[in-house]
Amino acid sequence: MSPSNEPAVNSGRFQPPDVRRRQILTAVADLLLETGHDALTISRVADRAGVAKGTVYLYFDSKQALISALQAEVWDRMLEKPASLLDDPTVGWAERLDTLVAEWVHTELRHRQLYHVLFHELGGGAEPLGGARDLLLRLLRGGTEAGEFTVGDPDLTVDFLLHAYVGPCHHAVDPEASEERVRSGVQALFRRVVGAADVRT
Amino acid sequence: MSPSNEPAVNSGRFQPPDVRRRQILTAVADLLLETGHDALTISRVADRAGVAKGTVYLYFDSKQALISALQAEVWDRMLEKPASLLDDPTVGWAERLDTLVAEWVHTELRHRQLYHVLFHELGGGAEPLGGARDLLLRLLRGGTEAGEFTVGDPDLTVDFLLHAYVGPCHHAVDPEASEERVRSGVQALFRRVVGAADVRT
Amino acid sequence: MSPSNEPAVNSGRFQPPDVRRRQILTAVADLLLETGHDALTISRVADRAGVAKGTVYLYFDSKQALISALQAEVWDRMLEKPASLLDDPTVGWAERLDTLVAEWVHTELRHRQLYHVLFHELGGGAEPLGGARDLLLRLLRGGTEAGEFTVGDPDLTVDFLLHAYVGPCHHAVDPEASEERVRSGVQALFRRVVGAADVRT
Amino acid sequence: MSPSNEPAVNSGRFQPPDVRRRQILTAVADLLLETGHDALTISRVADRAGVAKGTVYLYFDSKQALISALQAEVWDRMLEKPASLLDDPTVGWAERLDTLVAEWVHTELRHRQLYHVLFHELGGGAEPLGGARDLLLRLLRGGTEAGEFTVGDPDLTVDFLLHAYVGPCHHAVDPEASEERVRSGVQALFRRVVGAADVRT
DNA sequence: AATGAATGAGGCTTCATTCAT
DNA sequence: GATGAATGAAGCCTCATTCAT
Repeated sequence: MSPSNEPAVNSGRFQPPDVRRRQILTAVADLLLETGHDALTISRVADRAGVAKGTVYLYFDSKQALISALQAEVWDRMLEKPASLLDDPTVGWAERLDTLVAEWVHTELRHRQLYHVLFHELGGGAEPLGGARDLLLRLLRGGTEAGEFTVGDPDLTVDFLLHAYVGPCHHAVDPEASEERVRSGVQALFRRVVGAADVRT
Repeated sequence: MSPSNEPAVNSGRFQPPDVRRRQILTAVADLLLETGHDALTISRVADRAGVAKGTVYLYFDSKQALISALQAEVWDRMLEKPASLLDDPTVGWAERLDTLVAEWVHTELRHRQLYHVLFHELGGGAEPLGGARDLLLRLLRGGTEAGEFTVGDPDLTVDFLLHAYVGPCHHAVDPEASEERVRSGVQALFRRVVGAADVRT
Repeated sequence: MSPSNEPAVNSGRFQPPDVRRRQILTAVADLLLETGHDALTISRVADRAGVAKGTVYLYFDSKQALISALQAEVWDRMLEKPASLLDDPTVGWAERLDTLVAEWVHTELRHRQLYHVLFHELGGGAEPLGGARDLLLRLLRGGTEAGEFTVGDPDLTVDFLLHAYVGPCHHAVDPEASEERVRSGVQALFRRVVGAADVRT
Repeated sequence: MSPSNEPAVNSGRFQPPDVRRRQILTAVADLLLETGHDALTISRVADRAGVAKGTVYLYFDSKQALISALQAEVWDRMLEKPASLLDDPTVGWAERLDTLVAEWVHTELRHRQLYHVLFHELGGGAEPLGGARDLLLRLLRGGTEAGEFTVGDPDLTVDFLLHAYVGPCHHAVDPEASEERVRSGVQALFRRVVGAADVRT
């Protein structure tokens, strides 16, 4: 009797709660990308999501809660894959670092505008960033203990790298075309920073 | 009885134009640091500067003009010293790079919150940032031609470094105490990135 | 006990859209009459209409849109009846002119202050006035072709008459008492201007 | 020692009071013509007059006083010449009416924008208009007593004519080119209204 | 659960007027 | 007499949030 496993109709008046949540969060992301955070209003979010203004407040307590929810979700997505690769013993530490870089560059190039808005223009990005920091820190420590890296001050180096890779990503004009060049370039620089053998040696 | 040749009292009703300008810009900087850019209103700027709201508009055409003026001033300060050192032939390229890093780290540590707000949260930072970019690019090219650096992709490397040094600065808890450590740490990483001999070799 | 099928109380919190629109437009008209257009502020309009300031903007995009809406409505009312009489072949051209005058004088006497403010003090009255101009022009041409009028320069005469009838209307002290006198007086003068036989011949 | 009978330097820092007054009133008139009354600010008046804002308040108590002064002056100019011609017994009443019309049309065509702004957009025009009203009323009465005019209701007719002649003036596109046509046209219509023999008979 | 009309605090900006110099 | 920096009330408009339906 329940139609729950049929493909959901795209814009029905009644939707399961998680579908509504997703519609609204997607609308926020779209609008941030298209018009920036100054133009982000609940009214426009509601329009874009195809719901009434009041409905937004059924799912999120306030505008800030809405933004925070999106930030959390985006960071989850960003950490998911690299975390799983970190402890794979079949590849060297430098290769794991390369993988992390590749993943981050890829994500950043695809979503840089959104990330920029979410974590630079809007506040509160410190906490989710912690996840990425831990990941990279464990990688540097592991590589150092294994003798593959030479890292003097891991904490400082993590902070350095965490900011560094964003630069070339944002400066790229055409994300599609530049990914290969940016990825390999940043990988090489990361290797230099951690004192690993260059990939092309 | 007449105090006419004493330095003017700090908060007289009439002030020379440049003093007023400074009062207002200082108020903006203070408020940005204390409450962030969302809470920056002309009303609060005026209160903090000790003038009426209308007075702000005697010195700046709009809120945006006010912010832009502060951005410009801050960047001027940031580029002043490094630019003068760039072309000094008596020191090696790596030392020049060290000097640039020292200067930037110093400035960033002292004003990092303000800079973050001004150039990341607020828009329009692209242009003044260009000055720093040019400076670093010339340095990388010079060092490479002189055979001191090995830089594969100067453009990408510049973007990388331009973002990188900010990380350790922002992460430092106590700016005063950490400057020495952050400076030398970042200098070492910059040297690695450009392929220069390590400072401690 | 339930009053649900009685006509809604006049000042409920929720009103059908057209009722709200009317409340607001009425408030504008009242205020223009009472205090002139310099004193017309959105704040006062809202107070008078019994709504919040923001509510005004739910129905009109801007202050100018509010004024334009009132202008349009008033002109519609003013052109409605005369237009229908213009092409009635059962009456002579002079009688049609008389009817037009009677209608305009009537409207002007009843709303003269409002019209004055709307179309003289406030700008933008040129377009709606065009409707009245066309009407009168067609009448003059028709009467001339029929040999009832002698009009040398129809364009100029239309402009002349369009302004002329307003004078006696505005000068009347008591609109109620003077309508008969003003109407017949202006009718006679219009006839003279178009070279028609006097009504009392 | 006094340079008072030398031609005044155009923009000296010190000026005789009446010269300053004139500079300021001229500035008001210019600005009303160029930018309309919404854009009329004391600041711009002062700039245009070449004086400081405070100086305007040495000559006029308030912005309203400034406008009223200009209104009074303009009407004085408009009544000056016709008044002198009114009682000339060597010409017929219809000719005197023609003269009045010629004068008014001329003035209106040359200054219509200013007059429109001064007496229609801005309030308070009722009183100065009284002078023109008296003039025309005496003319109608004189002509009627002399048997040249047939005017049923002089008061009403005056109000009618006083508004009427403005219409063709404002509608004229090019004041220079149209004056002849507007003047003779309005003269003919005025004659019709007062029941005088047509000028071309 | 969903709506959207209504609210009202608060933002930016303008400008008539004052007053110390 | 002249100045113009300073004031602050007031205007227009936006938008996060509420609540009766």
